[in-house]
Amino acid sequence: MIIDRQWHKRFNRQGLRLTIPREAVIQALSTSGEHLSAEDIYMAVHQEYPAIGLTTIYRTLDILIRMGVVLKFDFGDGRSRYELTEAYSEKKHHHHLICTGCSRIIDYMDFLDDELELIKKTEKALSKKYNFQITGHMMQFYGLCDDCRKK
Amino acid sequence: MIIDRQWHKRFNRQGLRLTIPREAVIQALSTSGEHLSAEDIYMAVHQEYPAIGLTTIYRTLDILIRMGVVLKFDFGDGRSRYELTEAYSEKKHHHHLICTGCSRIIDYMDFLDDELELIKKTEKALSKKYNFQITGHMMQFYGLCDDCRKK
DNA sequence: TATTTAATGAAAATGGGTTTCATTATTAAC
DNA sequence: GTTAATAATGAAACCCATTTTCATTAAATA
Repeated sequence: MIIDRQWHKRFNRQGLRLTIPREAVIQALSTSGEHLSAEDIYMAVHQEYPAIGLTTIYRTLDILIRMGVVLKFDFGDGRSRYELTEAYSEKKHHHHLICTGCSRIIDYMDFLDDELELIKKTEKALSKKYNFQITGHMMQFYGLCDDCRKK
Repeated sequence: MIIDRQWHKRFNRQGLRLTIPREAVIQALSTSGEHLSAEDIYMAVHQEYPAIGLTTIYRTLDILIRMGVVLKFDFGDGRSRYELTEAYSEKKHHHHLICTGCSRIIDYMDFLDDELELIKKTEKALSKKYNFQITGHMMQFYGLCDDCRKK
């Protein structure tokens, strides 16, 4: 992802500034793998900017969530995970399959065509009916993995 | 929901006992509205059994989650929410629409027929491919509600 | 340049959720 | 039934991710 004039505008529009720490968080989100915890992001950012604190990471994530750029997930392991929403990510879209026994997460991308078509349709309908500006969605299946079922 | 021999069996199968506090939690989940927090459940249980503590609520929820009876959600307001899975609930199924500005949650039941059909199909396929025993799913859309967009 | 406003990091506080531990209730063995 | 082993419980202490506070710094604006 290129941090360009677009991004500056997006921030300025809300009276916010696109600062180095904020750029660094966006950069980390778009290059450092998926479903990152705040700490993951902190460490990635820390590599290049050791002065940036964890508090700023959290604050920036809040802003990005409110802007609809980031989605917050909970996989049941006590820490939140953050990901760029589809519109802002260069990564392939995926949904989650989560084991409630051991918190293992599987990203699946099969069967997505049908799902995504339906989701688009639903988004449009919900958006209209409830007057929401939809920025993202989350779809997860829960269950027990093979190992946990045996126990 | 009737707490019957079935439930006793389900617990005993894992070397667990179906005690009064545990019955009370199941009862609360099946009668006290949707997406309850641990505290909500605690208060509901407290009405009838003031001696039952919050610790026991959490412990029981953990067990029920591992049994696939309860699903844990996170709506981004700092506390987890708990619901009976579809298989154990008498309530109509619903999906969520969440405002990332003010954390407002809308349960929607429109457009569900298509969604549910697809979900069933996906569950079956995922279950087979990844050897998971699927106990539930979560589908939420995120966005900004009318009020929050205006600000 | 001066002034206002936003952003920052460090430290302290918050608050769900979990662990510990001594006690009590169930179940199983005899 | 009585006893021995095991599971469940509540209260208090603890943990740890996230928030808040506050004094400082940086950026935008007049």
